[in-house]
Amino acid sequence: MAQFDTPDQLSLPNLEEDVLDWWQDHNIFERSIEERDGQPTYTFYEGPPTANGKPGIHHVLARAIKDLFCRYKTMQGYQVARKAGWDTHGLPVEIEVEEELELESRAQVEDFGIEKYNDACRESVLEYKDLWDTLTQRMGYWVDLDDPYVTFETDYIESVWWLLKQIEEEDLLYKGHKIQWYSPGSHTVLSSHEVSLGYEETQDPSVYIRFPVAGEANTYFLAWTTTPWTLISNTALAVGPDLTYVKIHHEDPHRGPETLILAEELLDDVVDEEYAVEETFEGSELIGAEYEPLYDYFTDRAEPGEDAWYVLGADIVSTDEGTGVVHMAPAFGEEDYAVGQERDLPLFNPIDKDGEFTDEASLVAGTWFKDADKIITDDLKERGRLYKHETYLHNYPHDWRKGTPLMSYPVESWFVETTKLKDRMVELNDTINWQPEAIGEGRFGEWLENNVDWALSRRRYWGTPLPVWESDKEGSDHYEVVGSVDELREKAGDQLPDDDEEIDLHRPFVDELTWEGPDGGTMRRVPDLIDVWFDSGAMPYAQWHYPFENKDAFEANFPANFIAEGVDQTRGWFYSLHAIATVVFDEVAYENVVVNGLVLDEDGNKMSKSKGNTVEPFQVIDDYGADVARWFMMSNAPPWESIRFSERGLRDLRRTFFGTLENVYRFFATYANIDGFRFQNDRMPVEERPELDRWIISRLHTTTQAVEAALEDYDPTTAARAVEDFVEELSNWHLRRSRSRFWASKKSEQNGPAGQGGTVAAAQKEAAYQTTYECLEATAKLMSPIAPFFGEWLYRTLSEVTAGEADSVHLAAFPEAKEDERDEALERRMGLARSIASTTLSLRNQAEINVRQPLPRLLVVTGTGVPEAEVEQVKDVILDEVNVKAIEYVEHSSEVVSRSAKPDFSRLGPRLGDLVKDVNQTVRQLDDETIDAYVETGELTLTVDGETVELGPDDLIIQSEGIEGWLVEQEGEVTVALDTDITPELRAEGLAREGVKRIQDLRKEANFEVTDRIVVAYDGSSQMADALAAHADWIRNETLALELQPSDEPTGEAVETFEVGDERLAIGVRRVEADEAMNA
RNA sequence: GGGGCUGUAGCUCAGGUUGGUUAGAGCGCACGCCUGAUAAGCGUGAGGUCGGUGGUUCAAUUCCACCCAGCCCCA
Repeated sequence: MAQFDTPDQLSLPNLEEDVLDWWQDHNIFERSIEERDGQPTYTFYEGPPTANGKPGIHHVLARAIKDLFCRYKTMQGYQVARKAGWDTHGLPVEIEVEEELELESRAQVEDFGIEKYNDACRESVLEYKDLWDTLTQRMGYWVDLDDPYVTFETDYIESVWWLLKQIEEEDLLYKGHKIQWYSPGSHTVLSSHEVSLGYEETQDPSVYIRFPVAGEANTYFLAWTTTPWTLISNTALAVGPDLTYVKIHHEDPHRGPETLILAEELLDDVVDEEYAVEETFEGSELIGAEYEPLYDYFTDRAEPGEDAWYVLGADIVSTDEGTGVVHMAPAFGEEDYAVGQERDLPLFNPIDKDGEFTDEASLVAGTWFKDADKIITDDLKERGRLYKHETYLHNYPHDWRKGTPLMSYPVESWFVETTKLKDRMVELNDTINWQPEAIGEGRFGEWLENNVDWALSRRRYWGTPLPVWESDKEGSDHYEVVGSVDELREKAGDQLPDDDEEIDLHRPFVDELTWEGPDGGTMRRVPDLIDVWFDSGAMPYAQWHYPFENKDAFEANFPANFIAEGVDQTRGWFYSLHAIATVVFDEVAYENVVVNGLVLDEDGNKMSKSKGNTVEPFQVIDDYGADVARWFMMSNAPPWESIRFSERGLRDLRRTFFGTLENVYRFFATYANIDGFRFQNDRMPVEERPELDRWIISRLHTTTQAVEAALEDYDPTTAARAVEDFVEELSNWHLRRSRSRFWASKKSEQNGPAGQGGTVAAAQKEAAYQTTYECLEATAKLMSPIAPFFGEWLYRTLSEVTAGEADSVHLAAFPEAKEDERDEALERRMGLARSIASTTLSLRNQAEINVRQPLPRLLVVTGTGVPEAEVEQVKDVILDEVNVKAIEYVEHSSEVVSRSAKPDFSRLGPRLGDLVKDVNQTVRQLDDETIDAYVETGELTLTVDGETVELGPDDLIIQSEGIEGWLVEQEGEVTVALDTDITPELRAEGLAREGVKRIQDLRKEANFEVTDRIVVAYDGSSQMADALAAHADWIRNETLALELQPSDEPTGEAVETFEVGDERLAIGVRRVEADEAMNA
């Protein structure tokens, strides 16, 4: 006969390995997709990782989220295809390769050869692919690793090119300038990532400069800057149109009287001497004013006062620091450049690629730009233009390799004009369900609101080449965007290999393709690569090689129902997916997105290799199992908050949740095997089952409903916690309270009812098995999206014996919350029962009477929250739990109940105002009689502070506190009193229970099987002996004893003499062989 | 420097949208109970100026302002 497996303490890592093998052998993952053919699809997009680094524990977090929703939706009947992907381009790859090859500059890379360099990148990028695949499989992340999309493959690049072509056709692709951080030290533009590596605290000059107002003698605009080297290129001054400015007269210690113009608010910060305000006006009045250029190097290029060297109004001007008059050099600052573009200011750039001034600026010609600070400052001082010179400590970016300062510099770049579609992107974003909501509205929403055009160009080597060819004809601005390999073939003809398979769309091959332009020039590719984020944002289309292939697959899987990545992707993947989908398809790319936070170490610090506090994912899985890690990361805190990863947390979880569930199963299996339960009978109607069973079934459906609601809301934490609570209730209340039903032996069933915990009817027992089985099976399903291994093990271990519905839990249907098996009133009153029981146990504790000693009765104070009728229905459970014979009730308003009163502040506060404090004082001191009267009439008149206060019904809250002459305990609304009067009969019963406990101890000591029959001999002091004799039948039944005989000298396989209080008891137990038992 | 998130018991977290005078849970700890789940189970207890300061209010952990700390993103 099939038996439930009863393993020793489970090793979860081993169990998981077994499950993995079984999945593999039976193609469960494949089947979970194939068997859903024809069902509605649920689309998930895998954000591609870069496999040139090792996976960390945070990847387990992200992947646990992805996996769980895919598994959940599969169980709901959807078909969920999951294509893996690899992000293979970009700077991290190049940096790694440069380190390996010891290349330090662009020049060195180019000398080395782009082709060889890119070959090295191509190899490096999948260096750890196997490690990633291993982790993916071992942690139970189901994704199709055999057919991933790879961003460097020709098909993928072709789809990306197609997208760019669409953008061009919508007239949204253009060439412009982007201010980028340029490192003159290494002659290269740095990416934002590299820039952020190089911020250093730097001491820079802080200078205040006089700009002479044209046509007004001895009058100056006072401007401030921390980069004097940019003053050569000064093009304009900016003021805040709404700010208040003043014209002051003062006496300069060195130069004598003069007039200065600056923002009023900053006056006292800037001007140290005494001054007199001559005029006050708004910034807008200054707009258009002309001033004399500081240097005349560029005066031949622009007309002062018209093209340049005038005052303009700009919102960027603030009064946080400086003077409220901002020196503008559009060549050297992002904000300056933006304003310059708007106003059509000229660009004065006298610095060459090496960071040195050109001959254009004779004063500093040949000088390194930073070294020019001092020369220029000295020059201006000499010429009387320097008002004040201080130093300023701030963060300034440096070249992360060389340590030399960066300068921001306008670089030619190709853009997607996303600003044109900003409103549409915002609108579409509003339809996306963000978890947590705050990121969609906040970080992402604001980012969209402040959208700037997407600068695609990257001056790098390893990436998708920008498919733009420009005519090299002087003065021509003709360009062509190539949107497919065919188109390229059409244009470049036989420069391409005949075989499509041999085409590589990377540099340097594409750089060599040229053709004749319509204007007679030669079409040459621009040297740029595109931003790698465009690569990954193109995956909904490029993973299918859309539109060249797989149109159906694409259409069935766009947009995604669900994606999940880390919060760092806000401006990365989340944006690139959204922008491309909006621009090209006027759609969202994803409907639901779960954002996960960081994984911090135990102390809340960021994990980093240098700190040595990283957690090795394989180690965690080997030690605790993937399920424990997954469950921990889902249940401990919402995954979008930073999670503290602690081994202790894992250990606790293994012991509490998984350990408890394991124990419930083992208990169930032990007795089910003894009784041969295999769920062969029909399912018992729930309404025919005992109260306790109906309760846990109701809790199961409530839990199922809660789990489903939480998962539908993409909130795995609430779901996990609901399952945890259910398992706690299943174990610590349902199963514990059901134990007697399980161990009632078959034989004794025929003996009819005996004492407490004795025999029960067969139907009751069947109900216990069915109920526990159903709960375990449902738990296996409910937990399996998060803990796929344990869920599978539990499900299969159960269903192997009972021939369950599906081969695997992951092929089964997610449980359904059955409304008709829920009973809220029952759940409420069982809560009441637990509360009364725990309060009573607390009383026993105080009275120092152990639970084995039966007590005559307990008294429950009834009231609104504690209705007698409800308690009465759960009376048996309570009495059995606390070992008390009877329950009685006393009305909350009864005279024997003493009470206290407190004001209902929410009612009285608004009415009485300040007086409420004094009323509180008075009310809390009211005696029982006054409270009784109030309870009776609902009225009370107080005199407080000389004022008369009338109180009506509900103005006071009355609480029961005690019952005269009883031991009383209170817990919330529940008040319980315990009668501790032990009659001789109760005493005898208590002793009999003591006897049973000792016999059971001996059974155990002697290693008898749970089902073994025994013979007991005993010798006890008089009261003890009388008690055992009086309860002999019951004792025999409880201990499976065929005989229970007094003996002067008890013998057997286990013999011991016990002291029980004042009593003495010697016992011997002997096992009865099976045939002997049959005859008995 | 700008923006954001977080701050509640030793630890991990609820709660707080609607302010109400006794702020909860689990783990850990201590004590006890139970003993046919036993390297399990149950109960009780200790433990908190709800990050700080100020404001609004009869009343603030909750609302407002400022500050501090940790982290993230951006510059």
